Amino acid sequence: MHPSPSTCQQCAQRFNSVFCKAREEHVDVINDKKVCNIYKKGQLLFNEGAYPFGVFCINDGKVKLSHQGDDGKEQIIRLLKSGDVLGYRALLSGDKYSGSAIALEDTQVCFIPKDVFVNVLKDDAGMAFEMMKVLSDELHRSEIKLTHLAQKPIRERLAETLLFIKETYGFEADGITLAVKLSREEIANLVGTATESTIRLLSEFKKDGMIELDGKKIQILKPKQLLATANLQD
Amino acid sequence: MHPSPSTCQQCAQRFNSVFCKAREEHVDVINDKKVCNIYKKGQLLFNEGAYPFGVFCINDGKVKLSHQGDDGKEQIIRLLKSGDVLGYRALLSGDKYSGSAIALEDTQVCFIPKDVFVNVLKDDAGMAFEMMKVLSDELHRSEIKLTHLAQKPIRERLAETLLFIKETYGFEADGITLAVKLSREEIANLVGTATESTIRLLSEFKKDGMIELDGKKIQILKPKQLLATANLQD
DNA sequence: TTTGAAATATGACCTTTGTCATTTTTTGAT
DNA sequence: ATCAAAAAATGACAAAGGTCATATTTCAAA
Repeated sequence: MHPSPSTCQQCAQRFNSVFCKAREEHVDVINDKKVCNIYKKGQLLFNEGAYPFGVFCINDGKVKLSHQGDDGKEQIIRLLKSGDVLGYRALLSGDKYSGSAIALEDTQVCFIPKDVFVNVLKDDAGMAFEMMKVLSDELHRSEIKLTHLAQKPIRERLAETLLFIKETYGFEADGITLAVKLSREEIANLVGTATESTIRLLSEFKKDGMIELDGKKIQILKPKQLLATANLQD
Repeated sequence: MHPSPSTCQQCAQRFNSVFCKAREEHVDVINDKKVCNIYKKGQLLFNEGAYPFGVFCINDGKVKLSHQGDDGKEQIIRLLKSGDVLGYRALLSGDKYSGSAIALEDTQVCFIPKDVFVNVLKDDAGMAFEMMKVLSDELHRSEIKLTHLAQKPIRERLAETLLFIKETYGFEADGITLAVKLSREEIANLVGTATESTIRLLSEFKKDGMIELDGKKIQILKPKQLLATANLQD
């Protein structure tokens, strides 16, 4: 993990986030009021059911956002990376958190208090539009995933999920190993299926030579074949 | 259908929509530039793949918003009613429409050109927040639906869908008949299942005395039992 | 009113996927 | 390095749900 940035002004993620369009004066205000923290792997940033009192801005690390299904089964809703903001949905709806956020690895996070965030949004139309764009993009992703969940077999959805993980976190230095470690159960909870089905299909993908498995490390050997397996139109 | 309102200022839906917080001057601008139209049942408001040049505001009527799955199967994403705004997702993302909007009955719709809508959003923080709230609420609904789609059996999802239709469109004057006519196929595309499964389960619900079926009319006889069948935690 | 197409309904069957049991492997703590 | 616990892997089986074929009904146009 990189060293903590001294200020928001110099933050490596600044122009890579919802704050990219924020005016300088507003970045100064946020910098004054933010609080930075490191969350260890597995630690909770916030818990389903709690009320938000601000938003989280990921400086460096990886976080999963998941819902608890009615029978207690986890459904992973989003994967967050450096530059992503977290916790805005509940805050803007005036709701409790509908999901829990957990660090997937040691992660450096800045917390911006609710009133600071809201006031900047109120004063800064550029940032408000950026926020609306983030929300719209999320909504889009969610609706596409919903359609695929309703209509596509698990094999296609697993292939799609592996590609999605690649899009989100990219590869290690070797250029083929997914740069995140997820358990089979977590992958299953991302795909929306049973853990055993995920394990079986990953083995098949391996047998087909599309991927290589080494513990939690997953290597994408044939991205094109994987894309074909995902059977995506768009 | 009620008569067309002469102005946005007097529109019955004004305080029931995203414009509820808009300042008077902005409502005047919108009123000046809006164009109203009636869409007959089955008519397309916009089509997947096209670029948006404004947003639609439903004055009176009902509209479905659906995605085309990769194999051409429809997935209904949202049901819209009077007061709802439509087409903002693609506009705010700067995307093409990712879904098609079709009138479920003769529907009166006002069209607000893109630049007018965007300028009002830019000038009016109250409305911008309201827009963010609408987006956040939609995102919430979509993520919950995603979780249910991944984890709940069709029987529960169908019950939930019937209750959702009730929440959205309410009942006819008799207080028990759902105030919208949807084909079995449309209900299936809302639930995310095969038409035959939907037909079978509706028959079961009828046999169990929870609902009554008369062509496309559906009566909710035992709402509590239906709620129990939906097995919702929250 | 007739009539043909579309929608609804129903049965038979099969595929997909989930569940449970068991073994093997990995991992982290001592 | 060892050991216990967790995770992964695999097989057998069951259940859910989809598909296909075929009535039956509804509905709108002639």
